[in-house]
Amino acid sequence: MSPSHIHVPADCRTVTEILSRVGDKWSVQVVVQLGGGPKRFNELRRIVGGISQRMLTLTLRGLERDGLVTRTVYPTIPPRVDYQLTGLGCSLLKTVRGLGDWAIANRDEILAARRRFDAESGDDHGAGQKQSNAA
Amino acid sequence: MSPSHIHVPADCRTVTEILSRVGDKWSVQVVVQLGGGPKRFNELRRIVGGISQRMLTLTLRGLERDGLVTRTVYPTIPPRVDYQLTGLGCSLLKTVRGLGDWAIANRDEILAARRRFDAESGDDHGAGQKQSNAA
DNA sequence: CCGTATCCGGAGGGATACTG
DNA sequence: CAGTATCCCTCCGGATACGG
Repeated sequence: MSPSHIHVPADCRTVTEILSRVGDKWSVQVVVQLGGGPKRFNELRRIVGGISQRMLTLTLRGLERDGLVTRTVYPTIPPRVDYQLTGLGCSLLKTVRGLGDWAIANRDEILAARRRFDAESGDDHGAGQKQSNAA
Repeated sequence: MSPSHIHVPADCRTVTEILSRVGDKWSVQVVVQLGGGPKRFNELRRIVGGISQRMLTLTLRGLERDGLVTRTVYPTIPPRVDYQLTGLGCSLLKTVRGLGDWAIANRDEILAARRRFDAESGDDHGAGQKQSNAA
């Protein structure tokens, strides 16, 4: 699979690979919420907030595919479906919390740097930079 | 700012925020490479491989804006520009390595789950699922 | 209640050409 | 060498409507 056995510090390609998995708009939020125990579809939908049913379905399917969550169907009427983190999903959650801690710890510093940068950009060197990137 | 003061375990919004910063296609790769010491523009371009100069510029600008890398210009001819991780960038790199370690440790398990899922999808329940999500 | 199918706008990102 | 500007196309993701 690899064209050559390149071997950078933390095996860059693998990191990028998992980041593509988890770096989308909703996966992490869903995993975090599932960290509080199994949830039903619409329950999850309400808690996450702002996600469309389409995106929730796709996100859950992706997580299920990668063995991070399980999907349990109860063939009742009305139907009931539970989603739950697997062991793999739990371990991912822990790792993601590490990133979360970093984010919380350094959030202010990042925001400050951002303001500084934006201030200089729209300043005196004539190149009217318009970066109003409100994350 | 927030419509309501929701407050999930690891402050979900902040995690998502930083993930939007780092979860794009190239940021992590650039940060990892910069972890090996300061690099020049085209040097970085070669090492990363597959990135366009447009994207490298945008990625570096973004990282610079957030205070993760510094940009040093030497007004020589031909011009020379060095990019280097800041302290903040280094600490991010460490955190990302945590995720990287997880990715490496669980890569096989994920790939296995993926194959299993794909096998069942194109199989016997008739609903031709076509999710070839190749990261 | 739990999805799937379709439509569609907009952001992401590659290729290329030009500048200092 | 180190960028910037433009074009263009793909895919993400929201809205809506329908099926089991």
